[in-house]
Amino acid sequence: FVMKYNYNEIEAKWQKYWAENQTFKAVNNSEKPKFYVLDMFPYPSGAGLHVGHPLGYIASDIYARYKRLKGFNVLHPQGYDSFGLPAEQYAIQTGQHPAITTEENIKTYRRQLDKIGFSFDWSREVRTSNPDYYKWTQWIFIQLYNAYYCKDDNKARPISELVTVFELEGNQKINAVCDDDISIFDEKAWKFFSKKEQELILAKYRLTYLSESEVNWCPALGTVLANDEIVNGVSERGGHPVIRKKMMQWSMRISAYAQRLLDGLQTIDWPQPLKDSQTNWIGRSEGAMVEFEILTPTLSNGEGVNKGYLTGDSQTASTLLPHAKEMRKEPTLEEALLWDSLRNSKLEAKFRRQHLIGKYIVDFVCLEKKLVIEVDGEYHNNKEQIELDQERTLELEQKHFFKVIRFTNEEVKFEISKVLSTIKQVLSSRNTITQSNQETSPAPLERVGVRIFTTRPDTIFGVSFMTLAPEHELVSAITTDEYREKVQEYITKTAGRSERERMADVKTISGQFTGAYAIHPFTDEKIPIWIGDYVLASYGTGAVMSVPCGDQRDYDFAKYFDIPIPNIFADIDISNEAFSDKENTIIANSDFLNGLNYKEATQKVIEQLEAKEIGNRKINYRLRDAVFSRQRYWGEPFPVYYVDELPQMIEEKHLPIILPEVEHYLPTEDGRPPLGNATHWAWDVEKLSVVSCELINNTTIFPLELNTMPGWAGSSWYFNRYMDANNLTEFASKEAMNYWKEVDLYIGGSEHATGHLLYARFWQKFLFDLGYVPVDEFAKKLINQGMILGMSAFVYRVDGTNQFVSKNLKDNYSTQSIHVDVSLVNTSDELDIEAFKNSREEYKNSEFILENGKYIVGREVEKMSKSKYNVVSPDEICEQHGADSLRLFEMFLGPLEQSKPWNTAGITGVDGFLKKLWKLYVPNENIEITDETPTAEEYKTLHKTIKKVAEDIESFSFNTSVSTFMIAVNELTALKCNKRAILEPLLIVMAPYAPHITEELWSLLGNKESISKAVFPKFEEKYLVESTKNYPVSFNGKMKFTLELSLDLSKDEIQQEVMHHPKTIQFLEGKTPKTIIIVPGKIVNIVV
RNA sequence: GCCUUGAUGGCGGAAUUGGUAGACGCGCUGGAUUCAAAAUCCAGUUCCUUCACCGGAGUGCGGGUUCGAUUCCCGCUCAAGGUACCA
Repeated sequence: FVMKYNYNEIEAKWQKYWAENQTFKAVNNSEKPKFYVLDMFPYPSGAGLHVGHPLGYIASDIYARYKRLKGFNVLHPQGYDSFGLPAEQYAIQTGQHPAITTEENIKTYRRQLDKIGFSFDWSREVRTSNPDYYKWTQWIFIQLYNAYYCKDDNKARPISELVTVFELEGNQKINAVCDDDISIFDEKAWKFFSKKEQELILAKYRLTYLSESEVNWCPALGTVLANDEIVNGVSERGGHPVIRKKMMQWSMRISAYAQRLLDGLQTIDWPQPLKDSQTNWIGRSEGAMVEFEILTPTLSNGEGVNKGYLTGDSQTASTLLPHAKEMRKEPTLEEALLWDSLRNSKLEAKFRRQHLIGKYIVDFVCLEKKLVIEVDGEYHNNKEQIELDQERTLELEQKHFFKVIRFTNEEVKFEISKVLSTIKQVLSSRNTITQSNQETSPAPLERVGVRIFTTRPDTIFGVSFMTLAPEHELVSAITTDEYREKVQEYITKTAGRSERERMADVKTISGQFTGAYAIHPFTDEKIPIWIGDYVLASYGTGAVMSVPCGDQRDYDFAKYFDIPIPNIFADIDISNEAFSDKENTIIANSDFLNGLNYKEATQKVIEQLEAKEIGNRKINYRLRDAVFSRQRYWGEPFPVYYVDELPQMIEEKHLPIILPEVEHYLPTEDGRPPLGNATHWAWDVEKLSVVSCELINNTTIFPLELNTMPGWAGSSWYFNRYMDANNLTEFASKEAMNYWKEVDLYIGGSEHATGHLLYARFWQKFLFDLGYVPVDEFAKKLINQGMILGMSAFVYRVDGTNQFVSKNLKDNYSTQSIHVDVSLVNTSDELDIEAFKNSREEYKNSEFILENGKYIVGREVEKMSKSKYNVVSPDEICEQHGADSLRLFEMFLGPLEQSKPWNTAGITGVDGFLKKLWKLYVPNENIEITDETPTAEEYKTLHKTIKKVAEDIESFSFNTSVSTFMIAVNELTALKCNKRAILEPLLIVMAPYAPHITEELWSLLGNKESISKAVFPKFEEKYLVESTKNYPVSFNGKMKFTLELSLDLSKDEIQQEVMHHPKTIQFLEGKTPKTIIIVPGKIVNIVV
C-alpha cells in the first residue's frame, strides 16, 4: 500500500463526501456571526466554462472557506441567470425549446463547477427561468406598478395614497416624481375625468409605466435589434435595413432614484472605478433652467400668438396656422354670434378663437381655464364625423387636459343665453391654471419661450445666440418663412444620419439660422436662434444658450458661422479658444455680475432669474428611465392584461403567469413580439386563468401582454432569494432577511457597472422603501475580478502558397497570420505538425519551413474566445493537473482585480508545490508524524505563514498567499519537519486554497471530521520575535553591505559598531560623515 | 476630450506606514541522476563592464521634496477600461 498523491482520486473522493454530507449547507439562524459571500451567477451558455470564468468563484470560495474556519456561519450560494438571448437564438435556428437547451447547459455548468471543488450551498440554487423564481420577479413588477415616488419623504409610496389625495385636493400640492407633461388639476377636475383619464394620469406617476418608445426593427430578420447589433444603419448580421419603430413599452422610473443611487455610493465599499462609472452614468449636473422668450416674426401679425399663446403641435403648426387665420377672417354665422356674445357678456375669462391646440384648430378656447368650446356645423349627424369629433375630444382632454364642451349651430342661434350660462357654469367649476407643477417648467404652459438648461448661468451675459436640436418641438413653429426651406433641408439632412453617425462625426460643424430671435432676459437684446446637431434632443431640454466665449463647441460654432463672440471674462484672451475654467473665472461686462467669481455669480444670477420668474436652480441627471420591455420569447412574461388598451395587473395570488408555449420563436409576421404566436395567451377574469386567445371578447377575456422582461429583471433581486430560496409564500421570509440582511462580499465582473449593478441597487432601494427588505444597499463590499486573457497562437502562411513558415523566419516572406488552435501547440511554442495537418482538410497538404527542425508559432495575448482558438477549459486542467492546482494557479497568476494572460506552461510551478507538500507529510510510503515539540524555527515558519495568509485573504491578495505557502513548505522540507503541532495547523491555513489535498492529509493525520469544520490557527507574535537584525548599511542612501547586530543595542551602540566596521572605513575613504541616520531595527544610512 | 486604473528582469508578478528593489513561480543556462528520455535534485539567472573580484546603472520619461523615493509632490509619454458634441 503506497500512499501516492493521486489528485484525481482524492478530489473525486472529497467532492463526493462534501455533497453527501451537505458540508456547506448554511442555516438561517446560528450562534455564529453571519457572513454572505456571493458570486455573480452565470448565464449558462452552450460553450461551457473556460478558465477565465472560475477566477472570481475561486477567490470567493477561498474567502467563504476562510470565514467558516474563522467561526462564521457562511452563506455561499450559486445559481443561474437562465433567461437570455443565446438560448432563444438557438431555438430560432433549430426549433429546440430554450428550456431544454438551457437545462442541458446548466448540467454542463454544474459538472464543470463541481470539478473545481467549490463550497457552494446548492440547496439554495436559483434559476431565473424557473416559474417558482420568476413568480416573484413578476410580483416585484406589480409592486413597482403600484407605487410612486414621493419627493417629500424621498421614498416610494403606494399609489393608492396618491389617489386619495387626488380625490381630496387634486395634484396641486403633490411633490412627486412624474412625467414632464403633467398638468395641474383639482379634486373637481379629478372627479370629472373618466376612469381612463384617471388611469392615464396615474401612469405618469407610477414607478413602472407604459410609454411609446422607439426600437430598432429589422423587417428582413423579423426581430428587434440592440444598438450594437446595428452597423451603419443596417443589421450587423446580414446587412439588412433597420427602421426605427415606435412601440408601447414598459419603462422603469429609475430616474426617481438618481440622487439616492448617487448618495448610496458613499456608503458602500465598491471599487472606485466602478463607483465612478455609476456616477458618470447618473450624470448629475447642477445649474439652472432658464426660459428665453421668443420673438416670432411670422406669427406676430396674427392675433394672440405674438407673445406666447402658442399651444399648437410643432409638427403641424406651420401648416395649420395660415388656415386658422383664414377661418378667423371668415367665421360662420354661429361662430361670429358666439364670439360677440362671449366678448360682451361679463365673463371673467379671456377667449381666443380658431386657436391651435395640438394638431387641432379649436373654435373657442379659454387658456386660463383650459376650456374648449366647439360649435358644430350641420354635418354633425354624419356618423363618421361624430367619431372624428369623439377622437378629437378625447385627445384634447387626455393629452392637453382641456375640458371640451360642444354646442350645435341651432343652440347657438336660438338659445344663446342658455349656452352662455352653461359656459359660465363650467368656467366657475374650473380652477385657474397658471403654473405647471414640476420644476422643469416654471413658466406658464401657454407662454412661448424656449427653456434651456445650463451649468453656467453665470455666463448668461455672454450669450450671443441660441441653438436648438433639429428635432426640437418649437423649430417649425418659430422658423420664419424666409428660412423655412433651408431649415427643412437641414432637418432632413440630419435626420438621415443616425445618432451614432452624428456622435462619431464631431468635427464637422453644421447648423442653420431659423430667422427667429429670443430676447435676452436681462439686456432685452435680440438673440438669433439657430438649429444645430451638436445639440442633442435627448439631453436637458434639447436647447442651449450658446456662450461662445465660455464653451468650446459654442465657440467653434460661432467662429464657423461668423456670430459675434462677446468676452465676459476679465483679463482673459479668447481670440483662439473658449475659456471654461470655472475656478479662475471672474465675470466682466455682465451688469450686476461684474467682478464676481463663478460661485458668486451663479448664486446671484439664479436669485435674479427666480425673482423674475423665468428660471430656477436645477439639478439635471443624465440617467434616463430604463425600457423594460423586450420583444423576445425567452424571458419573464408580464403579469399584465389589457382592458380597453389600459394595462391591468393580475392579482398576486394568481402568480406565476407561466411563459406560454409557442410554435415559432420569431416575432409574428405583422411585427408583434414572439408571444403573439401563442395560442393560449389571454386572461379570463372570471376563471382567473390563462385561456385560449380565440376566446378574447374584451368583456371577460382580455389579451395578455406580449412583451417579456429584460435580462436584468431576474438578476436585480436574486441575492435576496438565496436567503430563503425555497420559500413558496414570500420572496424570502422576514426572519431570513433580517438574519442575512445583505451580501457581505460580492465578486463579479466590472462589465456590469452600469447595468445589473445599477438596476439591482434601484430595486433594492425600492423594496426597502416599501419595507420588504431590511437594508437599502444589497452589497456592502464588491470586488471586480480581472479578465483572464487567452494566449493565441499563430501560424504564418506564405502568400499564395500552402507553405507555412516558422515564426522567426517569417520576415523573409510575405505572409498572412492565421489563428491556430492552442491545443496543437506545446509549452515551448512548437506546433504539432501532424495534428495541425489533420485539423482541417485545407491544411492536409501543407508544407512547413522549419527553424532548427521545429515549427515555432507566434503568440499574442487576446480575449479568450472560440473564434480565436485560444480557449482553455478548466476540465482539461482538472484532468491533467487537478482542481487544487487549477485553484492555486489561477490565484497565483496575479492580483485578482487585474486582467492577465493565461499560460498553461506556468502551472508546473504549483504542481511541483503540491507534490512537495504531499512529500512533506508522506515522505516515503506512509504518513510520518510525531507529537514532539517543534523547534523555534519551525514555529516561526508556521506563524509567519498564519499571519501573512490571514492578512492576504482579508486584503484579497490571494496571489501572495500562494508564494507564502511555497516558502513555508520549502522551509519545513529543509527542516525535515514532521511535527503534528506544525503540520496540522498548516493544513488548515492552506485548506481554503487547496481544499482536496488538505482534506486528504487531514484525514490521514487521523482527523474524523472535514477540515472545513476546523478552526483557523491563532497567530502568536511571540514566535516571530527576533533578537538580532541584519542591518543594511547605506552610504548616501545606497546599500553597500549588511551587518548583523543585536536588537538590544541603543542608537549610540549601533553607531559605534558600524563606524568601527572595516567596510565602513573602506567606504569612507578617510572622510568624516556629515550625518549618520540610524533607525533601530530598520536601517543605517551614512551621509558623506 | 473627460474620468479611472496602470507602466518594475525574457515572462507572470513581489516589496503592508518612505528604509536591503526584483520575493515566489515560469522560462533560460550549467550540473547531478539515467543507456536515453521524462520526472526529480543542486547551482546560477536585472542590465553594463569584468575570466572573476571590484565597480557602475537601474522600477515608463523629466523635475522636485527627503539622510533615504517603486512608494510622496509637479509636469509629460504610453497602454488598458469606462464615457461622451451632456450644454
